[in-house]
Amino acid sequence: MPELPEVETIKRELEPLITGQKIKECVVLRKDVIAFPSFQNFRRSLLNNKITNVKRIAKYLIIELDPDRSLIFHLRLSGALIVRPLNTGFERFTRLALKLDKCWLLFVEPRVLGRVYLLNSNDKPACLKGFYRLSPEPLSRAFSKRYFQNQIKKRKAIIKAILLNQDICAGVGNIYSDEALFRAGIRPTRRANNLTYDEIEKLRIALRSVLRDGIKHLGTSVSDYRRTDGKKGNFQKMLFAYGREGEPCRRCGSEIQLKKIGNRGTRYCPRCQK
DNA sequence: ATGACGTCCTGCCTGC
DNA sequence: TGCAGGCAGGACGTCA
Repeated sequence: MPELPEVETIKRELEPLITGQKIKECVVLRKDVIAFPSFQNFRRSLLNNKITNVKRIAKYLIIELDPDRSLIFHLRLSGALIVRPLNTGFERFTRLALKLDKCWLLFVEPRVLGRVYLLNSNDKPACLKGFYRLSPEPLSRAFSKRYFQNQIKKRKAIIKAILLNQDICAGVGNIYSDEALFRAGIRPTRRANNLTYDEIEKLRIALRSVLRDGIKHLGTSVSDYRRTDGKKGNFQKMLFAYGREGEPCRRCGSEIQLKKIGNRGTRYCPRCQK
């Protein structure tokens, strides 16, 4: 599923491919993915807009346009943004297709949970409220030792849930939260306010390193995640916890456990993670 | 304000 | 072989 490293990879690959092109046609194959505005307005506003920039905030991919608008994608579990030559057809599960000057940009989303938003500069739709209260980026300077300790110490929820909270750790999802907890040697069921200051700092460092490694290896392809050319990432080969339930821990050999925590599958090593 | 949990959505996997 | 049922999970809404 596209988390921060996957969306960052898509952003880096997409930017040189589409920047400077105009949107010539907009084909909506599934209206559900258009979250804002209404789908008629969405189409009308997009036509002949020029792509000026591509950026990423947390798990959101943002295509900036001229006139001044933002086309925001959230890929959720299975979304992909695929670039294809003009003379090819749409692939299976294409929900939105944008015809640019030199290529198609396809929003492919098998599970139809992903969403697209087109915002004029004054728009602040309720359906994007999470976007407006995202925490600092975990790889930024603002995600400091002090910031993280303050956030963790005042919470008594389970640490795994805290890592998934976008108001605290923007861009982190199920894969990288499990991997960060493994690297930090912390049991995902621990209560946040019971972590020591040393453990919290260890976790912050682990979170940053695992996200950086994810980006370095072009993301994790465990199910649907694909890059703009349809190819997979490589980080799934380097996972220690996520998706390894029943297999031996790569550090100590104990069997990796799977536990449902807050309605989310969570993997951990019972020996390495205290 | 916080935390716990249900809901959305559909392809795919499992088991009968 | 075919079908039903369960599962996956990010964000949001609801409730205590």
